[in-house]
Amino acid sequence: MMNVFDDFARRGLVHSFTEGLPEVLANQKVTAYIGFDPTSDSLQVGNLLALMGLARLQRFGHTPIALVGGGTGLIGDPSGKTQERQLQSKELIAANVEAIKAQLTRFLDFEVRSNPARLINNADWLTTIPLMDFLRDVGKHFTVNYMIAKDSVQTRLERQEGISYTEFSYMLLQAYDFLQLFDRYGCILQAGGSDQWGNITAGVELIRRVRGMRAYGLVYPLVTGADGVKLGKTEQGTIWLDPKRTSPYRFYQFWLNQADADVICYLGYFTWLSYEEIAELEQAVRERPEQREAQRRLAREVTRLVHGEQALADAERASQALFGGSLEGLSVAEIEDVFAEAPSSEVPRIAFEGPGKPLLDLLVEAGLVKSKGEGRRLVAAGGVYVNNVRVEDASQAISTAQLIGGRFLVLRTGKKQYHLVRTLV
RNA sequence: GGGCAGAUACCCAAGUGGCCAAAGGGGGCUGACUGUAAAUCAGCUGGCUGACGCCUUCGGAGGUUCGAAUCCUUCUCUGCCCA
Repeated sequence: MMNVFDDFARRGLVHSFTEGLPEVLANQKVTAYIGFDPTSDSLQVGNLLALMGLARLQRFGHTPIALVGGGTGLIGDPSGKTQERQLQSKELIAANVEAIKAQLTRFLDFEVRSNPARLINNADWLTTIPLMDFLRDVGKHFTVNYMIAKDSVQTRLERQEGISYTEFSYMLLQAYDFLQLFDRYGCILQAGGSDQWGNITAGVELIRRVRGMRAYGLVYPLVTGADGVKLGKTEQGTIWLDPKRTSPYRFYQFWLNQADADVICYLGYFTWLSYEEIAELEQAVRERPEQREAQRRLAREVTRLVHGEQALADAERASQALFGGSLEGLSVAEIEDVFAEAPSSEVPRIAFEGPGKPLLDLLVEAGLVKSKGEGRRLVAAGGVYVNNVRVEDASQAISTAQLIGGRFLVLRTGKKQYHLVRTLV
């Protein structure tokens, strides 16, 4: 029977680990944790690897702890950051912690008897520990020399802006978290992204010094696409797990558009597909890349996991309508449905009567272009479509006759940017 | 506290009296080709206008000048050096 470490390794999830970890994971059931930053009210695609990591640990019989950084979030982790972070208010952090909790439940089983997942907030201990105690119990065990040697600190020291004492302390707080979880729950493994290596080993070190016990660390690789961009960061912004921030349709499209070079890797990272299935898809990518079977499967699996079966079905149907055929033949109800995900705006029907409403005004109001000048240029370049028909004349007005079912207008710029205009009586 | 250098559009960066809405690069957008890809090629990339043209913009404020991103004064900020 394969153990979770081998599974991680096979999926390319192991970047580095502390000595002895493979043996421990092979021979015993452990409690492990990963920290999540509450800097926003939603997790994002960048957190997915961590979520799946915990979920896999749980499936292999280990006990996962999701630690939400309600305390450390007040400080800000310098790892992977080149600039000092903005501090966020305590109220905001607390609200974010609650929102993130809700998202975690989609991935982890909190009910199972044998090894239920736990959700813990480090504000529980970080906001109450007296400074003197912290300095004596934690600070004493670290030399500044040790802390300065860490990568995350080094990169900041090399820069002009430097690093504040506050962020410099972050490592100790995270080490203290690990110690707390070790004491309270017998947690002996911390996982995280490769940028967390310094913080994680600091925790391992602290436990060894004050408890004389062995703890372990495991970091997964930083996921960047073939284009070198951090996964989940697109030109249009971050891809969130919250459907209110990133619609399931956009979410689905995000995965569908992954590069051939990345998709197989991602199937291993983000889905529960077996190695055999992944191998088959790999072959499919090689032999008939234009079919994009692997991307389709990836999009399906991840969208279902994050948003559920119904949202997946909607996203697929919308994708098919938008990229498959024309809008012709779609009923008003279907249009309403397909574009439920697309940005939309409302315009009084009156505006379209008589001479009609200038197209350029519509484009600007819909936010598809920033100015009429930009709209005019876009039309000249052939990048504007009304009801999926390319616009030739920028100065035209849209009249009631062009409204689909007398109610809708579908604006599009480029290949993918849709916007639905609803008319109001 | 003293000295020096600098602040230009989304980013980097040229421009040091009119030819500057401001070179070049990156990024972005659109098109062609494609697989809703990559690569490549082409166009666009301050606002208003059908167009001539007009308006706003080169850290802030004021000034010199027929005319200022460019010169002067002052303020703010950033970096470097000295104390």
